[in-house]
Amino acid sequence: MVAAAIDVIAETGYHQASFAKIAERAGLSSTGMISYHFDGRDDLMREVVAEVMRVAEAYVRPRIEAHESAPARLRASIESNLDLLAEYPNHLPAIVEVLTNLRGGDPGMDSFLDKTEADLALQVERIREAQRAGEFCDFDPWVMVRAIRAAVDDVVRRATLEPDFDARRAGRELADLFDRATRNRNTT
Amino acid sequence: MVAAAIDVIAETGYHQASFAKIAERAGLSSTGMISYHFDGRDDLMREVVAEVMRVAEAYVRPRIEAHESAPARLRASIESNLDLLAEYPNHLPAIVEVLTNLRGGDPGMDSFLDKTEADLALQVERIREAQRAGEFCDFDPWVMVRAIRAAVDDVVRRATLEPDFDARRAGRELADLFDRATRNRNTT
Amino acid sequence: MVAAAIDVIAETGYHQASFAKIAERAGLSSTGMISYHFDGRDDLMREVVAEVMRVAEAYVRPRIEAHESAPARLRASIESNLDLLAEYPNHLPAIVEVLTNLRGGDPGMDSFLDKTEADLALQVERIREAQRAGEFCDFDPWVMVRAIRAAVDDVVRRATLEPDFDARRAGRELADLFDRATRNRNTT
Amino acid sequence: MVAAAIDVIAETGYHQASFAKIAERAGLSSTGMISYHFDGRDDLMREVVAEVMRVAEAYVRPRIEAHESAPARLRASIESNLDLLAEYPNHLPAIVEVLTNLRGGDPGMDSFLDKTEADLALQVERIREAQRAGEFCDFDPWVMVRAIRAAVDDVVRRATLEPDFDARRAGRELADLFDRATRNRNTT
DNA sequence: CATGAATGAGCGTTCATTCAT
DNA sequence: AATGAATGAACGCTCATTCAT
Repeated sequence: MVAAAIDVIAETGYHQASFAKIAERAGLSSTGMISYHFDGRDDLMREVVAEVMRVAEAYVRPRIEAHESAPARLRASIESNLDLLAEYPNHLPAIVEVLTNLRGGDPGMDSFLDKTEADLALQVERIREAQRAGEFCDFDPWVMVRAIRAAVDDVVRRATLEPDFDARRAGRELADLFDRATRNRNTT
Repeated sequence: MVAAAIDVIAETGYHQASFAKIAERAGLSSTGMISYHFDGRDDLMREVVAEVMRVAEAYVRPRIEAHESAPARLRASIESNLDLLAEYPNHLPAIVEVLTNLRGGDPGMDSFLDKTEADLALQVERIREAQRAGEFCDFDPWVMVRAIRAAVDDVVRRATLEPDFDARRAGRELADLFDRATRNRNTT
Repeated sequence: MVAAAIDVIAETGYHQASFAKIAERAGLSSTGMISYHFDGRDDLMREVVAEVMRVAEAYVRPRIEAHESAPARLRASIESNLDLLAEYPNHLPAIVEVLTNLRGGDPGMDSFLDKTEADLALQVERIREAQRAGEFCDFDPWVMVRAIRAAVDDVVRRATLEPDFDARRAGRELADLFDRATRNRNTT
Repeated sequence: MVAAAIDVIAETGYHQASFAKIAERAGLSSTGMISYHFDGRDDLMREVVAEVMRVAEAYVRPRIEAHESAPARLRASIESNLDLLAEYPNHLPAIVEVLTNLRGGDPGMDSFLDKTEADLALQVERIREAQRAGEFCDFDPWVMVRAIRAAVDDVVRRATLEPDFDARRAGRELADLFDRATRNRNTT
C-alpha cells in the first residue's frame, strides 16, 4: 500500500494522489482499507517518506562512504542519488513531491522537515570540515547544500516528466558543476 | 483578482488556493465572479503566470542588460531575481508554486511550460556564445541553466517559509557559487 | 432548511437525521448546500434548537402569564406545551431529540444546555417564591422541575411514536398529577 | 462483551457505541468477534437490554415485595432503582440510552418495547387495584406510571452526566413527590 | 475463539461551476 | 459586475459486516 502510494504520488503528484487512486493501484476496492491502516492522509504520507528515506539511505550511504576525499564524496552523493532514481524510478520523485508540498503547520509532518533539515545540517558540518582541511574553497555551506539538493531534486522531477531524460548523465554534469563550485581555487 | 490569486497562492500554496480563498482575498462575496471572468482554474493560473512573467521580465531584463560580460550578466540574473523577491514578496513564490505543480496533460498550461522552456533555451544560447568566447568554461549549458533556476527557486520557496531568511544574501552567495561553477575548469 | 431539519429529526431521530435526509426533505439535490449554509452539523442543530426555542417561548409564555396563581401557572405551563405539540407536531419532538442526545464536550452546544439549565433555574426560583407564599407545599424545587420536564418530554416523545396518542389529554392528567404533588403534604 | 457494551453505551451514548469502541473495551483487537457472536448491532443491543433487565429485576423485585401497602411499594420501586444505579453505575444508563433511542421499525427490538410496555401494564394493573382499595386517589394510571418512569430515567441520565449528582437523594425526593401525587386526598 | 484484511455503504465536507437575479 | 443559491463530483473517513486464516 505504501508502494502503491509511492507510485501514484510519483505519477500524478502529491495532491492528485487521492486515496481512491492509491486504493485502485493497490488492488483495493475501496478507500476504507487505507483509512483503516493509516491514521489519515498525513500518516500515509509519513510512511511514504519514511520508506523512501530508508531505501535512499541504504542505497546512498555506502556509495558515499566508499570514498575518502570530500570532493569524491560530494560527487558520489550526487551521482548515487540519480543512480537510485534509475533503479527505483518512483521513490525519489514521490518524496520530492511530498516534501515540496509540505507547509509548516502540519503537525507530525514537521518531524520530516526537521529530519531533512538535520540531514542537511550534517552535510553542512562535513563541508565545514572539508573547508578547514582545504579540500573545499570558502563558501556558505548552507547555501551550497541547498543548491545541490535543489538541483538534484530538479533532475528528479524532470526525469518523471520527460521519460527520455537521461538523469544519470545530468547527474554527472551536476557533479562536475558542483565540483568546480566547491573546488579550491589554487587547484585551477 | 489576479493579484489576490498571487497572494493566496504564495501564502497557502497552489492546491490550497481555492476560488473561495481567492474570492475572499479579492473582497468578493462569492466564487461565481471568478468562474465568470476566467474560463476555469487553469485559465486563472495562466493569467497569474502571465502577470508574474510580465512583472519579472520588466524588472530583471534591464538589470541584466546593464552588464556586458557573461559572468556579470549571470550574476545580475541571479541577484535581480532575488531583489525582485524582496520588492514583490508574492510574485515569484506564486509562479514557482504554479509551475512546479504543473503536470503535463493540462492543455493550455503546456504553453507556459513551453514559454519557460524557450526562456531557458535563450539563456542556453547565450551561454554557448560565452563559452565560445572563452568567458565560461566547458559544461552542459542545459544542466547549468536548470541548476541555477532550481537553486534560485529554492531560495524563493525558502523565503516564503522562513520570514527571517535573507534571500538577497543567499542570492549573492548563489551568484558566487555559479560564478565559480562557470569559470573554473575541473581538475579531476 | 431548518424546518426540514426539524421534520427529519422529529421523524427519524437525532442521529438518523443525516444531511442527506434533510437535503432530500428540503428539496435539495445534494448535501453540499447544507454544509454551505451551516458551519457543520452542530451549527445546524444549534439553529434548530434556537428556532424551536423561539417558537416555543412565543407560544408558551403568554399562556403562562395569563394566570396569576402559581398552581394555575404550573398547569398552564404543562398544558400549553402539549397544546404547542398539537399545533406544531415536530418542533418539540425535534428539540427533545437534540437535547437528549447531547453530551458534554460538544463545545458550542453547551450554550444550549446552559440555556436550558437557566430556564429551569428560573422556574425553580418561581417555585421557591410560591412555596414561601404558601401556594406550594415543601419539596425540592429542582427535583420537581426536572420531573415535570421529564414527564412532559416523555409525552412529547410518545406522541411522535404513537400517532393515536392523545397528548393533550395526557397533558391534563399530568397537570393534575403535579398539582397534587405540589399541594399535598406527605402524610408518612 | 455485553458488559463492555454496557459500559461503552453508558459512557458515550447509544450511537457513539460503535463496535470498534466496544471491542477495544472488551480487550478484543477487532470487531469481527462481535459480529460473529451477535447477529448484528440490534442483536447485541437486545442482549444488553436483556442483561440489564435481568439484573434490574433481580435487584428491584424483592425490594418492592418486601412491602405490603401500595404507597410503600411505589416508594420502594423508585428508590430501589436509584439504589441499583449506585451499585451498578452503568446498567441503568445503558438501558435508558438504548430504549430512548429505539424507533419503531426495528423488528426484533420491538419485542423489548413490548416487554417494557408489559412491565408498565403490570404496574398499571397494580395501581388500579390499589385505587380500588382506596390506597391511591383517582388518576390515570398509565400517565402516572410513565411519568414516574420518565422522572426516574431522567435522574439516571443526570447521574451519568454529572458525577457529583446525588441520585439517591433525588430518589427520595421523587418518592415523596409521587407519594403526594398518588395519595388519597382524605388522608391529607 | 480470535485475528486482521477486505468490502461497500454512508457520512459531512470542499470544490469549481452554473444560473437567475 | 456582483450576488447567492444550487449542483454534482470527489474527497477522507467511519462503520458494520464478511471471511480466510
